[in-house]
Amino acid sequence: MPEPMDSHVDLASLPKDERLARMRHSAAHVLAEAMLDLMPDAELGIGPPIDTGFYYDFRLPRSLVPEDLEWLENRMRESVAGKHPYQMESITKPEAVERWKDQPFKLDLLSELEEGNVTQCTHAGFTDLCRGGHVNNTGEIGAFKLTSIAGAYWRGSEKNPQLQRVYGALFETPEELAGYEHQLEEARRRDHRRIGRELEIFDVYEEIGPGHIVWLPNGATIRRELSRWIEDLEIERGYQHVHTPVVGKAELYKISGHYYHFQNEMYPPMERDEEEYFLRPMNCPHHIMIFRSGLHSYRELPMRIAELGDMHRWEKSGALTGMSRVRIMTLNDAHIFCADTEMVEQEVEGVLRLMEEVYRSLGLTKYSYRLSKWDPDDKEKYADNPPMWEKGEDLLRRVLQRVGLDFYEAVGEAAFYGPKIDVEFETAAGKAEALVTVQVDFHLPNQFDLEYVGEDGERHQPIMVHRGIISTMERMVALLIEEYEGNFPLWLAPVQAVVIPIADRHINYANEVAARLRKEKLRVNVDARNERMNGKIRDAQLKKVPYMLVVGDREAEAQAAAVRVRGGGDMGAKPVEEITALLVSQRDSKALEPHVFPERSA
RNA sequence: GCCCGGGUGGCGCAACUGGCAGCGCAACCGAUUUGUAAUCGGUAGGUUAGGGGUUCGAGUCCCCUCUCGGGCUCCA
Repeated sequence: MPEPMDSHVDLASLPKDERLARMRHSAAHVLAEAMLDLMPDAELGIGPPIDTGFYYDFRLPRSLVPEDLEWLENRMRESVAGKHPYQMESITKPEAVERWKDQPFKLDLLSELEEGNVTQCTHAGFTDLCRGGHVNNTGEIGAFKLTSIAGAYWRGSEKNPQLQRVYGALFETPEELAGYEHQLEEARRRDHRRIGRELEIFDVYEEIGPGHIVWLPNGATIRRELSRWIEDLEIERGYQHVHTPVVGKAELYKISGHYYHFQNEMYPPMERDEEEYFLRPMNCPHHIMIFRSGLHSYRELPMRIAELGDMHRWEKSGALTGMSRVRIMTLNDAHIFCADTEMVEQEVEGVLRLMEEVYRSLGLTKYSYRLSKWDPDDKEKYADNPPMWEKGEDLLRRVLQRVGLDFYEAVGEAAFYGPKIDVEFETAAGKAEALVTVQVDFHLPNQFDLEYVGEDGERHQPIMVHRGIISTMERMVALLIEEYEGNFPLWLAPVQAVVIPIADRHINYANEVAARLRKEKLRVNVDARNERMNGKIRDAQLKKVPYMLVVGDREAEAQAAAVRVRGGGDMGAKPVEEITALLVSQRDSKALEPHVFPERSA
């Protein structure tokens, strides 16, 4: 039964989300109206609301240029000023097919609709095929701004034609729109690519190649601390760390299946002595070889094989982004060989608990768990083995519930060999990025004919769990840079303190203070440059060094240093012993200090 | 990979319609010896990402390549 076609909507009575969605969707109509004015031959795609506004996809006779956005925006404002009402009407499907015969994408949409009536919406003489959900007239669409032009495939598939997408930001009030723009600016300020350069954490060189990042000394220090920490945590929990080569023969990947399913994401093969070698795209096959090299008893299980393993993936050039999307990366990887599903549940539980502990230590809070399931309709990507998938998915769901974690489920997100739990973190730009996965795998043990001897003396096939905790070093450090805004907690800070002599005659004492701190393995520099104290403080502040230790005549006399905390003021002189003890305790407790989260400290 | 937009000393930027490549910071040298976010003066540094073309003349216009950014697709 069709909705009343011209009912007035009381916007104020709607929940804000609903109201915004209506405004944004209505604005997309106005954009399409403007576009038809600019290019009457434009073919219309779709124009939905999104989190921060709206977009509309078009196939156009020519490429849009930035000046077009300005023109379109002005044209939209005219329509807004006209306060044109939105009017819905219901027509039969055959009528619709006739009405939209010149709009191939609309016909494509119609072809998927059930028989019966469809609705369309008209304002200011512009009609769009539409399910509904508008404001009353164009005067009510709120504060908006066209933001960018992008390419987008029709219905999200690379196989379909690419359309031109125009994005707009839209909020209820100009103040909220300004707030959003301010937020974008804030995100740019936190961007790991910007801070990574300023703090000399990483770099890329054209001669080394895109996606091949170089960890500079500061970045290498952060990475070393993280690596040691996570390895220790894993060793405490019964993981055995190994080192395996980054190359494998084609044979290995033929067995694993990567040769057939994954080759376009691998670096091309290297040929020598009539053999094909590959840079490995993942570590699992190497770890499996270790397990397979001997006959194992059920008493040895679970066997947890771990490695900070280097992997190589030929990511599409357009996908590369700073440190967070690279071609060569180091994964905090482990493969746990389990006797049965019961053991898998226990192990996955242990993994989830370790994750919670690690993220708490790092101060990370903006993440969520996703149960990633297969898509029974995608026969190309997934083995057609419904019982295997269901078994794995049920198991992961049970563990998530038992550990008491919030999670959501997503179809078609599984790996080709098994379902997984993904942990998605929110980046500075507000996007969800999967950093970590836990996967249950019945497939590879089968491919490699893995077995162990059970309590009954018979041979059984183990089940594998693939898991990461802190993701790739690259992605985790990118995330931490953005989270902390470069203000690393003391234990991770590349330089933990800088000693600042007030005049040249204090340099000897400054070196003495530094030496005393270094005895405790603290990372300390002395700023002996011929600069004023103020300038040195400013530089240390900009380099986000946690502690500045100013030394002059008074301090040298008292065997002390005047302590200044990053982001804070002068805390007065303290004995060097006291300062050492403070820093050591802060470091060893991995305290989120000083001022790791600037916005959370007044 | 695809669509759009960029690439100018180490970094951030400037150079109107084609007409002498400039500024700030950093670096280096000198002076200064400083008490909690920038001391003063000087010097050096660029084949304007690379290649080709148009032109009397190209950072600027055209073509190709590389690379970066925003999207799409993909993904840790």
